[in-house]
Amino acid sequence: MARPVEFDRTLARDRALLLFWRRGYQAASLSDLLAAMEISRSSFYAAFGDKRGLFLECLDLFAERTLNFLNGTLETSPPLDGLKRFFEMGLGRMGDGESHWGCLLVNTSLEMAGVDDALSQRASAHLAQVQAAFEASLLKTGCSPQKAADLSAVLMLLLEGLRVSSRRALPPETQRNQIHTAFRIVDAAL
Amino acid sequence: MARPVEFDRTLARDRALLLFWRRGYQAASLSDLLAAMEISRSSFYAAFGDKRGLFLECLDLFAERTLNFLNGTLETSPPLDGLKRFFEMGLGRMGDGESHWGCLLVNTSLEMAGVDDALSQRASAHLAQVQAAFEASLLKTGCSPQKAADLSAVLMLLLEGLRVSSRRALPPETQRNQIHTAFRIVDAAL
DNA sequence: ATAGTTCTGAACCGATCGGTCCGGAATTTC
DNA sequence: GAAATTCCGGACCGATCGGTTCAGAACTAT
Repeated sequence: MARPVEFDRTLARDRALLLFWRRGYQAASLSDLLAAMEISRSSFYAAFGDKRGLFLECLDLFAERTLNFLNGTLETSPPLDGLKRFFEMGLGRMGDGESHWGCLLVNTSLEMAGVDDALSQRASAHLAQVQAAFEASLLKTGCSPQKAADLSAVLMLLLEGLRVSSRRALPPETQRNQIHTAFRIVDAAL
Repeated sequence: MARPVEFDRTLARDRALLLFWRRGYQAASLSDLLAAMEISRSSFYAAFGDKRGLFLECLDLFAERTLNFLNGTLETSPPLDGLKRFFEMGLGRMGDGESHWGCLLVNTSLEMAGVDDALSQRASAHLAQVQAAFEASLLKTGCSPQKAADLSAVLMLLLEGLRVSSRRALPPETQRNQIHTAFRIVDAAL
């Protein structure tokens, strides 16, 4: 019958995610996106609906990958080491790629608050899931439920701060020091 | 000779600052700004040059006020109490005004990274000044220079995380708990 | 009043925004 | 080959963006 070959939707989506991550939702224009995704305008609307729909998909995908990575590190290491590995995720050399784009969830939650609250709150909800994973992991270390709740909230504070540091493009070794000091004092509080 | 009455430039600027704070740079359109500032388009360009110029002015003003407030709390209280008061700044009831707009410096640093790096870095530099004030305050408590540097970096992490929590509109009592727990473990590390 | 100066509402500008549409090229089945 | 189907480049859409211009209202000093 007809031409079956489609462009690679997954690849296009991943490329879009990178652009949204780097530039944010508003500053990533349709033209930018199409160029990055290497597909035509028509294909874009056929495959993804509209810009906001694509972004939502990217946001959820980012959250899913983040949670997967977190659960991965938590399984294969003692909880606190795994946590630390998660915090150090994406600490490359300065100037290369994703390493100074921060966290899409944090970025979006801030950028879209007061602009598109549904997007902001969705990102925020994903962050809450991450915090819940922190808490579950702390509980497994055998500390009290109260302490697990309190400490996971502070860990989330530290994580957010660290992703801000990342997007501010502070030198990786500065960030490493921040992580090291932070975990030293968290460790002492356990 | 001529009509001397000017509109209140300071008032207009302050109103603009509030809008930028709430909505961010990109999402605050000229029309929005003019409506909020209650001045005409022509007066706007005569008095402020352009949107970016006005924003820069607001950003610096916000930083100045923030540093003033911080130095105020640090003078009138024991350093760590003053720090805590600074962290609790702007914790009103939920839903009222500035209390869930986060920090303009953090917001801007994230929003404009990769979009207008000059703006992002200027905000980041202001944040660095805040951290320097932390460090100076810690030194006055008599702790070692090394410890002051490390702890001020972690305090900045916590502050940034807290301002993210604020813009995420987490309940104020949740934020209060975060602050309380954070300072408990920082205190223990001193 | 009049002259002199500063104000501002509104019209206007080109550029870009996100989104739609269509005609022709590409690729398959028959 | 022809017919059927899906692809996509490019033209096009109204809306809005940030920014400019100007005529005339508003106000003061004389």
